[in-house]
Amino acid sequence: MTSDLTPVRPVHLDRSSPVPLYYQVATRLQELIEKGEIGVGARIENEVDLAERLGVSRPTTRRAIQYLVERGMLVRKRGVGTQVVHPKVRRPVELSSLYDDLVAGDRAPRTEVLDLKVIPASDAIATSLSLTPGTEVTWIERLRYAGGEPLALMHNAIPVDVLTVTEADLAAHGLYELLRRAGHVPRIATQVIGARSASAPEARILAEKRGASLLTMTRTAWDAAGKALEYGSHLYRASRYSFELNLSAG
Amino acid sequence: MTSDLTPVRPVHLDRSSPVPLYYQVATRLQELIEKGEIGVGARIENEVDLAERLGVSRPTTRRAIQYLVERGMLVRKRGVGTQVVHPKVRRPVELSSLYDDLVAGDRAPRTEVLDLKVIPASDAIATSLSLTPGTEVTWIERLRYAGGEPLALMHNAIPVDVLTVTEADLAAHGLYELLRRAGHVPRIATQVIGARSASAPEARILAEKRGASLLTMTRTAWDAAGKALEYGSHLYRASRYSFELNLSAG
DNA sequence: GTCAATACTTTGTCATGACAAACTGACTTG
DNA sequence: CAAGTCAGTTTGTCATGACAAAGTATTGAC
Repeated sequence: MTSDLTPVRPVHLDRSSPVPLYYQVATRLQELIEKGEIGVGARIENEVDLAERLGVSRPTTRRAIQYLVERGMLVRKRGVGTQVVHPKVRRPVELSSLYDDLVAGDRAPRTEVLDLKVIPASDAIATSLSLTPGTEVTWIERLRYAGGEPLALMHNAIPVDVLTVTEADLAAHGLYELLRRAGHVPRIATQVIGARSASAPEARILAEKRGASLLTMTRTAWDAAGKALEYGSHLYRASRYSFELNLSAG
Repeated sequence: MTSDLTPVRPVHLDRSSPVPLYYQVATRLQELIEKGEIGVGARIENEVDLAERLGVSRPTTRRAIQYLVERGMLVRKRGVGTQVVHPKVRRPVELSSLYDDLVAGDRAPRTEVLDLKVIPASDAIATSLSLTPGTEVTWIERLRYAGGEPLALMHNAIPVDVLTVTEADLAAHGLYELLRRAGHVPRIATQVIGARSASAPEARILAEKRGASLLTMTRTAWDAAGKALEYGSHLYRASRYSFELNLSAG
């Protein structure tokens, strides 16, 4: 009866696939929205009809829609319907590493390992990682290039029982990729982002003038079981880098 | 049979309340976890038993638990159970204003309104707010103090149909509080955080030396319906302020 | 004793059915 | 004509039932 109601046409759901039905539906909807086949502001079919046409139950349809609502792509109003709002915003905040970001952005990352050793954790690091002071951690110092220019000076401490790495590993992969490969998936992190002026040696390494503004970021990451995986203290050239965040609030 | 299984004892659910049952259950669980009555690492009762004891259905119990999982307080593993992980981390990222943060932190905020006028939106601002260039916006320039010292120089542009404010309003309240009071609830925002050196006038206003490092933050915020509410471009004294973020990833 | 197969526990997914609450729009009434 | 009422639409909440998948513990064979 309403005219701006956009029916979601061809759907191929694979019931034998290990991918959950609700996720298949959500993915399909997301594609349609991103391709613009369902324009911003348009209402989508109501749950009940959509479920019937797709041949799935209403809870399954609801779950798919809910998934996209949480990502900020859809908005629902009781008695009104479900509308497309924001095709771009996907996830609230990415828990990814600089390396992944650069690869995704075609910025030709390169990593130079300046230092790699096992040391007893200092009090500050032990506190950040919830370890007893003196526990052995791997200390990593890296210089990250993008497009041939230095971009960031990165320091990390990782408990030895979490990960053992070689220089070659670090040169070829991002730290988070190595963590994930070792079976440690970061799930929760606390970050502090600040700024300060570069000291003389920092400026030299990063090819900046002394006193240039640097972005600082310290982060501690935990896995799903609450085990601390990584402490990082990084310096970025503010002239070349900034943090982008997408927030969404319930 | 397992020993670290913590039964959730006294529960009073109000079925006549307008507050959903799943939310009542979630709130109750959250209290127990925050009070430490269910310690970190402890397993909670399995869904089926918990549901039966509470006198609610399994989906309702699941939804309550899911709610806490998304907030990073619980972790579930199929075949294993549900564990408490991180009582502190609550919400992934807060969509709040600096003023709210300062009030919450007892830092005695004060706001000085430097400029307040209605102007046609520049191209850049119009783009950020998804307006047609030339649409009238309220332009606000504020200096925020904390503990008697200048902390941030804030510039905002707000579509005139969203909010009309007086100097007195701005001096006494945070911008987000005023927005919410006017019925505009920010739900989605994109932020860019960077750094640069202070120009001479900026340094003078913020009581810093020329060339001092400043944190920059630009943000655009939208409401649930996708209407742009606010564009902000802010400067923070890096020596006094940093951004804290809690991330969680699925 | 060690390793593999089996049983058990627990969460994950999905269906069906029902009623409540919020919003819209048309209709009725003063 | 204006305002309130009422029906229709759509999402929100909740229950019950069933099976699948993953992880753990036990058992049995060699």
